[in-house]
Amino acid sequence: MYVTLPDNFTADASISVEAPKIRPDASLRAMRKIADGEALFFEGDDAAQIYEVVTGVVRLSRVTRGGRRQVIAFGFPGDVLGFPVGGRYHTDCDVLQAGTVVTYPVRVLDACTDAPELHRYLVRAAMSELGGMQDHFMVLGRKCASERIAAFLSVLAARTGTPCPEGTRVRLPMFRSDIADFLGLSSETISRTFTRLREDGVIDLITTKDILVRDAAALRALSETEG
Amino acid sequence: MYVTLPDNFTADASISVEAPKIRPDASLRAMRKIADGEALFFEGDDAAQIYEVVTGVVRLSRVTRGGRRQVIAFGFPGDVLGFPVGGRYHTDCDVLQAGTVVTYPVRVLDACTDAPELHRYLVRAAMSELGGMQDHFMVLGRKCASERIAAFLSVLAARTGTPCPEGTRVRLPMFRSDIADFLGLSSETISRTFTRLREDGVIDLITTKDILVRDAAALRALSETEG
DNA sequence: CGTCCGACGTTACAATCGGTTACATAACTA
DNA sequence: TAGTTATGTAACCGATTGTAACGTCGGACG
Repeated sequence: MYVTLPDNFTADASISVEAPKIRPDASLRAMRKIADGEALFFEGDDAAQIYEVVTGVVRLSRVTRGGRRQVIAFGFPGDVLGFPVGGRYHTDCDVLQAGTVVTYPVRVLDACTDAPELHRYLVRAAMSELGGMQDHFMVLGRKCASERIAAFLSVLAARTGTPCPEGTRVRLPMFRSDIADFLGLSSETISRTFTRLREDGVIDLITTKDILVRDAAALRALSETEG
Repeated sequence: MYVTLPDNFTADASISVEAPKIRPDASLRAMRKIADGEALFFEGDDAAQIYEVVTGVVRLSRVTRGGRRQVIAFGFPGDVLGFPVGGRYHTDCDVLQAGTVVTYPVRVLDACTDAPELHRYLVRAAMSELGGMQDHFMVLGRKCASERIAAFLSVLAARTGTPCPEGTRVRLPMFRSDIADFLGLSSETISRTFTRLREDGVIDLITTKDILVRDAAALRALSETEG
């Protein structure tokens, strides 16, 4: 998932016009548990399978020789990941929160003869991915630190939050440094900004990995400070 | 094209293992001229066609309400663009340099019955796009201004430059502001850094839109200032 | 053919945001 | 519980931006 503003998550929508919402279920699907900290694959590995997160959370990331890291995306339930580029995975993939994934053999994406419906489903998911990444470009290229963080929390609250009397409770299954590397910031800036949002009454920090969004509207406004 | 470092342009490579390099040529292909400044489509338009640049250069971009702009990619010959997200285009597309494009009806991507070979080709191009975008995340999130610009010129030189005795001649069909909005910088920073690279003998500015890369190795080194 | 005009590009300087560093505190893990 | 890793806080500093003035290029039009 690209935790970005427009939040147009459309993996279940049609590529073009009509929208067959059924999730195709072929014999090619294989369920699998994933453990906390486990590496599902590494950048450069032969891409044998495409993954769909069912429960739990994973992290897609890349590291440069110099050690700088970019978190490419977080995989939440419903997200499809591990698309092959030139036959290989293009990122590392690690489990942040244990759960289960469904795997599809990569040939389903390659050819549409075996399982046409499943093939369509994966192509649709890839298109959705493209759109999400384009949104995230705007975040990385043209938003300041507070906007990025507000946008991140805003989308996370909308997609994974659980409503409660005081607002929306959101679980952050990743480290501060993961958020930082996802948003192109330092972990200190994440801390600073979280504190600031708490002081302003927008959020509450229940534990380090559980926050309460008190004022979702303010959060959304902060993510679009521009006119 | 995502003008990024690893330059693993794989639109013509296979999704997974085997690589059928033939460019499928179906009756569904339609050739069309594009004029300088023309808008091929806008964000939100119904996506009827997918485009492949044959000659010329186009620009994909998005604009926020507040007027901030992000250039998503530049489309050079060989690049496929206009992938639908939820049935709609997700960026604006304008012509920077007149040329020709091939258009494919979007249903070719939707279904694989009409033209399986062409369908495969477009899916492959989409996967390549995903990879390029992931590379670009690293540029936007974790590289400083000089690194971004050096990486940009480095890749452009490798992909579109023409060798000459003194180095590699590169045409920049876009404005400084386009480069800025692509790399998440200000146009002044582009100017300043170009000047600096000229002073250091790495490049020459022949005209504002034609540069000569004198020291490609230095340029590449500058794009990876870290290990 | 030359001049004018407007858009684009360059340069210099001051303001600022976010990174860096350093250290304190909190949360895991063994 | 001790040790280690992650997070929070604060002061400082540097890279990049924003602003503003100037330069330059190319097309329009007299």
